[in-house]
Amino acid sequence: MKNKVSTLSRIPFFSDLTQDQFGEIEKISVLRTFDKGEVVFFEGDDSTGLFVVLDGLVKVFKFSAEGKEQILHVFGPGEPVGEVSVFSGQQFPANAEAIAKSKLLFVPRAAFVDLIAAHPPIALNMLAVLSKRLRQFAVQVEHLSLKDVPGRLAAYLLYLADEQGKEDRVSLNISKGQLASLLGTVPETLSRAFARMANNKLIEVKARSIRLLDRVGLEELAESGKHGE
Amino acid sequence: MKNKVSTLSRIPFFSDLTQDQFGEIEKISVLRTFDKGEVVFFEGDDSTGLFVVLDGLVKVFKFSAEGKEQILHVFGPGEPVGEVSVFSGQQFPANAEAIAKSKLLFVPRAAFVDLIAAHPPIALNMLAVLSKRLRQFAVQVEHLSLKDVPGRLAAYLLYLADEQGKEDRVSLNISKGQLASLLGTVPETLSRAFARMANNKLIEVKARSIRLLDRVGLEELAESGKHGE
DNA sequence: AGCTTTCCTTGACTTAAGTCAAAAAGGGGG
DNA sequence: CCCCCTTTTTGACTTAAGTCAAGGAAAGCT
Repeated sequence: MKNKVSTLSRIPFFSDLTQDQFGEIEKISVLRTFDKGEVVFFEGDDSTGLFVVLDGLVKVFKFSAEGKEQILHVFGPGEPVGEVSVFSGQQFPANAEAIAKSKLLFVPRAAFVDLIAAHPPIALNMLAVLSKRLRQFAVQVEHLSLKDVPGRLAAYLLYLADEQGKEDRVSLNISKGQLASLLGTVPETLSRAFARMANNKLIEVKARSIRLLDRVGLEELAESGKHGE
Repeated sequence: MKNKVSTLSRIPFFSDLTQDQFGEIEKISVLRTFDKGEVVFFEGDDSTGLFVVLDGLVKVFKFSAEGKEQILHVFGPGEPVGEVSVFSGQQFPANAEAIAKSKLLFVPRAAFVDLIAAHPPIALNMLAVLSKRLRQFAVQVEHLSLKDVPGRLAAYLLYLADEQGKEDRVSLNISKGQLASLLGTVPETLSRAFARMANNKLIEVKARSIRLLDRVGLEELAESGKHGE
């Protein structure tokens, strides 16, 4: 892996490390690849370390007793996965699976803890990462509890537009079925929500590419709660 | 405040600090008291630091456009509140309000960050705290999405029993209305869930004191998803 | 290209849980 | 101990969103 270090330096989470520190991480970490559909870890597995996505996409999710899936988060390049069980408990609190062919860097637990203990800036970076994730969870709880499915979808599309820096065109990086699971619903309901929003001229859907026709309308939909004004 | 240090030493989060470090925290922190119903901070307020609950109860919550409330967490003695915006962003992501007369320790942001940067063990403690909270959020998302109200209630009662170390008797520390908001429902629905569980001889409710009559039945209810087996 | 599999959509039906409204408990303070 | 105020419960009704089932559209393989 000749350019693992240069890859590392592009990961925001490791961004302000010195050359030496990159070397340390490189020494203690292992590159692993996962095919689409391959499990990275199961809920309840003992955690031996964390992963950093170098390439690809990984979903973290829970199952209900009946087999319905709720995606907690989809992680892309540069994001750490499974770090929670490095710092508390030792079992993974959810399942993780690659949803595209992915390259992940595996960093063993003890070595990572040592690294953090020795380098306060890394600790602060990690605190920032966890804090950001807590914010995202707070939003997810808020949306599940206080917004209806169309509202959650509108909010997600606006979030994507922001994320992708596009004004009026976004492209989904996951299938609609997976999006349904991320938004806490089922494909049928999501499909109907898309259809209704298209009817109301809020959006135009072409497969995974969506044109936002009426930002204001979308914002209203996203703001409104379970029983729209 | 003569015994602030001794209070601090009983806070798990600060538990393995040295005497000197307690002194440092004491120097940089301020004691504040809040009456029941008083706001600690609003969502969107600029964060100037974090709070640690010494005494009382604080709820952290979001509002929907229509005014429905979703409680994200209820914090009791020993728990830090508002730490997320210390490490990422600078605005509070949710509202906080005392739901009982409370004593909170306010720790200014910059001083706390310095403290953490200087003392890796504190950083690791903080990482553990945030990780634990992430786990709790993951559970909350899972429950909101995958369990019905009776299931969420049963899971909560079992969690409380565990928390309180009692086998078959738990006492609610918040009102049923607040519990409804914590479980992502409304008082009417929660009340009906309690009534049905009592009818089915799973529990016996006397105001805020609840006797668990059938642990196995409760566990089944808590495990089952939105459409019981 | 053609075949197969997976993904997405649509229709008809069911139901958990919300709303509104009003009555019944419960809990301090005077 | 009684009154006021908040909390909780119950009843009747409505609806968002789930289920089941079937058809269509894409996507991947050889």
